[in-house]
Amino acid sequence: MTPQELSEHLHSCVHAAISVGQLVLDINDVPHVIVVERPKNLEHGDWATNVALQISKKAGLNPRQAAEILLPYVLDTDGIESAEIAGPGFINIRLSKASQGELVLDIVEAANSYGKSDSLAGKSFNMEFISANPTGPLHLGHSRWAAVGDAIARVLEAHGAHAIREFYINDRGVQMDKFGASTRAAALGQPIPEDGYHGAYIPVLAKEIVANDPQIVDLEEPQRTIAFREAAYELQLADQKRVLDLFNTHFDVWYSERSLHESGAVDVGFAKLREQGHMFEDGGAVWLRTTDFDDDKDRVLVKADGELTYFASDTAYYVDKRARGFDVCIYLLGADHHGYVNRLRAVAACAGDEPDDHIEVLVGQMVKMMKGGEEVRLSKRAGNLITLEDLIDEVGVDAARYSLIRYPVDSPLVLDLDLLVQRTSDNPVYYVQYAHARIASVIRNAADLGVISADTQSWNPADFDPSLLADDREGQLIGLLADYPRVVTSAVELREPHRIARHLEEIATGYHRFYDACRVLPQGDEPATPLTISRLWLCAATRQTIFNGLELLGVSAPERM
RNA sequence: GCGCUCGUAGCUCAACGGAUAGAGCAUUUGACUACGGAUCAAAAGGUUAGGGGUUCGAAUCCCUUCGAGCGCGCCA
Repeated sequence: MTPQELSEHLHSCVHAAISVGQLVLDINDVPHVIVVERPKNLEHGDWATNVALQISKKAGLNPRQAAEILLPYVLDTDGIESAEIAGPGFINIRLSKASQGELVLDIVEAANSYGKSDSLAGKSFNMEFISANPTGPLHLGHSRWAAVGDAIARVLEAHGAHAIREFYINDRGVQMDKFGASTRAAALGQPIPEDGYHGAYIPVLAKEIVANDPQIVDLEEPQRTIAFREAAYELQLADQKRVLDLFNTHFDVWYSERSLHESGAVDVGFAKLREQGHMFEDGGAVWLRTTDFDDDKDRVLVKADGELTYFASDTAYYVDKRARGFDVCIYLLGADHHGYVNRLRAVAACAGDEPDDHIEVLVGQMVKMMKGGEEVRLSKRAGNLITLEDLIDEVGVDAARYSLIRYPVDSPLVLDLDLLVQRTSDNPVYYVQYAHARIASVIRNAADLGVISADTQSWNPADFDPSLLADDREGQLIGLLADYPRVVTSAVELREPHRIARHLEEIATGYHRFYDACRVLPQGDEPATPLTISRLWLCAATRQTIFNGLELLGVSAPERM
């Protein structure tokens, strides 16, 4: 019995108690999904439910009384070995070995689809993240969303959603001109303008631009600066793409802000807003009345001099995304942009949408990097910036992605580079990957011994006897595997993939403990036994679950390390 | 000044309103002639920043004080 089946069964228990009048309760007051969780304290059983606590008030009972009424129904179930009331009114449930062990077969059979669902089938998400200026390398500040944004998209897809990863290129405006002027100055051996870009990458770019097109230096101004700007833009954007590919984050759409203007999307967006009646003129400028929807001030779309603001692009871009058919637009912003949350939601409202349904703005806090006990400062305009590529070079893609994903994004994060490079349990990615590689090794060895085939899909389920998996650690490991789909679901709903990473760490611990206490393969000349085979099934199910989880994080699951 | 986010073990961090607030690191102590020791077992470490409130139950929700980061442009 899976926890999902148990949850559904509990629902029917409540209904049964209502139908015979033991519980006086409106059916609508029964929670739609009854929570079934692993108790923190494993002595409490395999699963626990708080359903009695949840319905007691509506039923006019205290929680323990409600639990007393439900208990006989719970006990009278195939596969449930025991159940008892504990604490304020929890019902703790212990499954029979056979019932619990069925899950192992389910996982091996489900293979790559274990933990997936179609709960979001037919729903379409636009995930916009990073969206850096193409005026420099991606740095540490971008890296958190590069990892987490991609993981959220993977998790949405695992639940059947259509999720597009979109990078908005801020290729319009004065910062591009400063970028062009900076590379031109570097190429001509002139001092870089005070308000330009001073990173060490500028002279490198300048050299490459001139190498590609030696005549560029002979152009007249202002054509020369423009030519530098465009050449630098092209090179820098290509570099950002290259590094993100390296990082295993692949964008489906690279959307240029310029193209938004060239395609007429801005006009379309303005027409939409005008139609909704939230645009007005004041002081020669055109405004959007975002204060109608919780913004703290109205925003200018067109300046008095006729120039469009950045905000104008933002609004048009939102309208354009919705016109492209996305049900939900998710924005992943850095903490320095948290002031945008209300205005973006107001944009959606001004466009006639319901912000709670069509737009989600997630804010990620800063990442700090420590090395040798000191903070490594990063500044886009200074020479010593830590780039995403530096991070990859330093610790590798897997460790970098995993370390950025395993923490919720709403707290500032401090990473210690010295620890990240260590291949110890201090670095949880290796702990999880090691468990995977270790299992792969056991199954390889089993195949070498002729105990079983290396292809788990060809194993005969009839050889698996769950009642043999009687050790506590085996039961705990199975419970952790059973809980995995629920964890993925919560990661999807809350947009918090770190939950998966944390659960994989628990599974890895569960496996190492099992491995330490329960010998899998026969020793010496001993023959393989039914227990050997049953434990190999458990190994295979564990390997599959870890593999699936790591895939959702974009981290590799090595067979060997 | 206003707003947003945050404050949990020495450090880095968990905990969807649930049971005795948990991991890792660091510290101390154990376990290999066995399938990968990149492992396992154990000890110690807490007034969840302070104070009120809400309820069967609060680190979590509300109010307040203190502290930290960030943001408040007809810039992009």
